[in-house]
Amino acid sequence: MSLGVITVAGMTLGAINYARRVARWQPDARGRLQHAALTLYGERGFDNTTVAEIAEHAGLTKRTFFRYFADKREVLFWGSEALEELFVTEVARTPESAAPLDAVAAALDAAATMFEERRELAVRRQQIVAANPGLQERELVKLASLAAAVAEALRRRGIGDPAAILTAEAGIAVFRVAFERWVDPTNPQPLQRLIRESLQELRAVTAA
Amino acid sequence: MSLGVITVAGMTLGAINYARRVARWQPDARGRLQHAALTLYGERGFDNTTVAEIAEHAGLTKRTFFRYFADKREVLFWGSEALEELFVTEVARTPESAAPLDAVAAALDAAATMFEERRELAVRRQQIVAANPGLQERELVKLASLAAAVAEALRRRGIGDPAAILTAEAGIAVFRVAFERWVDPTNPQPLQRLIRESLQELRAVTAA
DNA sequence: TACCGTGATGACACCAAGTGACATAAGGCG
DNA sequence: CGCCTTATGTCACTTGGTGTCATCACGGTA
Repeated sequence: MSLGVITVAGMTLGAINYARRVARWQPDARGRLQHAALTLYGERGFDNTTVAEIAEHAGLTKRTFFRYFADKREVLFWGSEALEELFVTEVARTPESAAPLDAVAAALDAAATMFEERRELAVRRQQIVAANPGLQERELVKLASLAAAVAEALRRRGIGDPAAILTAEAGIAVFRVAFERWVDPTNPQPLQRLIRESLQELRAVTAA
Repeated sequence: MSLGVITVAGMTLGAINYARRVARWQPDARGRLQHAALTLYGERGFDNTTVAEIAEHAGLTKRTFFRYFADKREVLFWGSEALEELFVTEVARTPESAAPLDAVAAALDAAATMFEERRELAVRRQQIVAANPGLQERELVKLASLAAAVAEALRRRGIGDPAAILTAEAGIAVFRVAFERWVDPTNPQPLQRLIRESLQELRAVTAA
């Protein structure tokens, strides 16, 4: 039921900026914090890890942690805006003639390949999130935000308001269902295939 | 985007138990806490209200608050199991011959009348929740839980697994969209009508 | 009547998340 | 050289949340 990998942790985008500078501090503080958090959450669990410990592992202080991440959970979800962007651009890219749900389907396809490239990390994070209700809570927020962004992208295509939200929301539901099956180790199918199956299932179920 | 009234605050179920006893303490501690919380959250906002203050207003202590509610947010959502039950029984009640989405539609109809009877409270709570991201977060959890319960009810009707989840999730999305329009004061239409419209919209959008 | 168990509450200490205010140090730049 | 900027550290503080023990009135029982 939990997604767990909506973000692109470990991309350490910040490092690019630092690269050309002389290292006044150890570079990529954000990435180090993410890495430490992922490790510690995985080892002892989310609840049994304090922010102070994460910061210490990264050679920083608690205060600095909270300068990079709004709270203890956010460190696992940083980067989810990138996924949102992917969805939005992909929806915008599909030809005007395509039906709204088909535009969303195209975005889902694109997202699938993105996740497929990082399966390792995705599964690892999923396990952490699945083990903690608080993290699942945060994940729902991210998915809701994603759905809202997709709805907005559909509106820019001229789709009316109830339709835009419903299409986006249904699309995200399809993604969730497919993702859940994808991370199940007993079910080694490509995400793209699972998404297409789920989408078909949705169409069948809503057919009058 | 936020529901805000998934629960039935103020029902003070506990009072029934106390009624026949001699009042050793003021009766209905839970109800008093809920009332105080709703008032204070409404007056000064969720963040500017401490649990100690709520408890004090109810003539109790912080410690007792946390005996009744798992956390500061939960006080606004206590009773959501009742809604879950309504959905589940309603889905189970519809004739076997009905399509899965129609069973969910029946449940939505039942929920609509339930909310219609408490519009006042519903809107008040919605405003509080809408004003605070943390509360919206919790609401998403409740909706996810609701969707999971509906999916389970559908499975008990013999619906397969991807279909059950997708139907439930789509149904809840319909409910959310309709509810959002219902609490909008510029749009004074009965909830049931809005739900039916949204459902039709969903069908149109997913039609191949 | 004296005693005991029980259940809701209070008192208190404690931990950890999160914030605000200020200090520090090193680099860039005029 | 000195100033400004920027990332970090220090410290104190609030508050959500929990563990533990005390209290106290009732109801039952001997």
